[in-house]
Amino acid sequence: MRDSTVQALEVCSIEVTVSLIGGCWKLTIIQKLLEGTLRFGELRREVGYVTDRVLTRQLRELEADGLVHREVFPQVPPKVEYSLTPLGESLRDMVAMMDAWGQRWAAEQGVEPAPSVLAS
Amino acid sequence: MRDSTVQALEVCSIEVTVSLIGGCWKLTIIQKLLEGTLRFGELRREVGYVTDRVLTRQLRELEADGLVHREVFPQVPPKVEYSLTPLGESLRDMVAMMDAWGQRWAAEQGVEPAPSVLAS
DNA sequence: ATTGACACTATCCTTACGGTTAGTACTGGA
DNA sequence: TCCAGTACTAACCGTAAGGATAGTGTCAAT
Repeated sequence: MRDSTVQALEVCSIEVTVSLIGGCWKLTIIQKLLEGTLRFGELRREVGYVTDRVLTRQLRELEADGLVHREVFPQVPPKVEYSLTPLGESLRDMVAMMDAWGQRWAAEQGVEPAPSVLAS
Repeated sequence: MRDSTVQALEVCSIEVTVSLIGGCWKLTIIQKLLEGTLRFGELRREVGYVTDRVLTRQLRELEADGLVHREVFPQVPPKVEYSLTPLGESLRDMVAMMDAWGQRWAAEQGVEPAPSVLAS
């Protein structure tokens, strides 16, 4: 378990949640996987600006935290599929809520809203 | 607007939400304020381990982002009250959801759960 | 023979963020 | 007289996380 999570456990469950899904790109990754299993390359193209190295790290953390399942197919060229565990799936409502809230915030600030992941 | 929020706006609304509430202590602060207006010192004692300087910064960011209202009473010794704006209030359901999810995660990991903020 | 796809890994750099310590101005109470 | 409480601010530090760049091994296609 990562240090930040251990610390969060001493404060409150909310901080635990933030420590697990608060990392850059993590919720975007989860949102993409909510639509179905994806290979590494597909995920990278879907997410956008992320680099290989960062995407790999975030996926490994999500895997270690039990949110993402990683399946390696022993073939050449390599094939690796990523999907959500039930725990990851259980974030569906929260993802939707955060998406909606982010849009509301942008609206109240009079800012051009970010593209909604759910509309895509 | 902070850089991280600007960047997030180019990606998706979910990242916007994370950039606004993902900071350390921020959701804990919001949770305390969901129960009512608090003075600076009360908030510091409620939150726990946070230092003055960090708490001040988080509050200022929350204020700049339109989630928290700061009211200064021109008196000596100084008195400053913090409360949630309607936008901040609108996080109530999300806070509850994240609290519940954090507990569920701890349960599935077989970890001693963090104290629930909602039980207090 | 070279290139590209695939899913990474290694190395390094930079910055932002959280954190520590100390200090401010004023007052009321011991 | 001294100290504590109030709500901060200033200056500084250390680390962790994100990001950039380059390299790995195998195979298919050009």
